Parts: sequence; structure tokens; C-alpha cells
Amino acid sequence: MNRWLIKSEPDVFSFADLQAREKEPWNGVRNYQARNFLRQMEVGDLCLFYHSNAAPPCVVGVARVVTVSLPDDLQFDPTSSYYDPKSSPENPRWSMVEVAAVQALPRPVTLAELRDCPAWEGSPLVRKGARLSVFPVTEEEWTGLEALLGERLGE
DNA sequence: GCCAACGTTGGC
DNA sequence: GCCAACGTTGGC
Repeated sequence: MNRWLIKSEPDVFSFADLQAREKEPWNGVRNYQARNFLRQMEVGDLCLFYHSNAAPPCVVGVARVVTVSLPDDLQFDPTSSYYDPKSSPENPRWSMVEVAAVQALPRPVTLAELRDCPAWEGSPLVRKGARLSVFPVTEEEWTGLEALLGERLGE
């Protein structure tokens, strides 16, 4: 099983929003590196759910991948801001997965805490100017987060 | 293929 | 609201 981190602006879609639904398409990702990670996801993979553009920015929950990657529906919708006229159903450019909430963290873990956590030193999350919205989380990073919380996650 | 201009992300 | 970082676009 692989582990990931996915970012969302809570004003747009929060972890509480995810908890209120059975599952949610993770669409609208328009970055090739992030897309390639979406395509590597497998059913059952766990994702840390991160609130970006929040005060403070923090990891708030765990989600689970419930479908492998599919063509992102929004790329074909001319009314969507995620519409991509260069994409076609025959040769879709963008992908999405579907995710479901597993659990809220016992408390939010802030970006500042993860910056201070040696296990997270190499993560794209703590790189200066980081904008990548989907990326892998290593076992060491996962364990480091659990150590901060004093609790296992996603059991 | 280079690179300047521009747009977006996201922390602060 | 500011601005640094970075990805994309398009002229050449």
C-alpha cells in the first residue's frame, strides 16, 4: 500500500465536507506531476488530507482511495473552469481518483510542526514555495506524524 | 530550444 | 494583501 498527501483549500472543500459524503471525485488537478501521482494510486491507499490556504495550514484527516484513476470529468465540460479544450475523451489529458474519509486526526497537525519534524525534512510539503498538491508520503513521514499524535492512523 | 512574460499557488 | 516560487505559454 502506498501513502499520499492531498491538498485542499478548506474554503473550497474541507475534510468535514468529505466526511459528509460517501465519496468525492478528486478532480481539477491540472499539474502533470500531481496527475502522474494520481495515476499511481491504488484502491485502499491512504491519503493525508491537508488544508492549504488555511490559518494555520495543517493536516486534518485521513482519506482512502476508493477508485483507481479515471478521466477527470471536468476537462470535457466547457462550462467548468477546469475545462481543457486540448483534451478529448479519446485521449484524455487529466485524471482523477475518488476518495472517502477514513478519520479525522485527533487534532490538526500544522505545517509548522511538520517543518520541525526531522522525518518530514525531505517532503515536498515543507519545501519552500512548494505548490505540488498531490505527492507520496513515505513510511518514515507517516510514522513521524503518528509519533506527533501519539496514535496510529488509518487502522 | 530558449527564455521572457504571465498566471497560479499558498505561506505569511 | 504581499510576494516568492514555480509551471506554462508563446514569440523568436
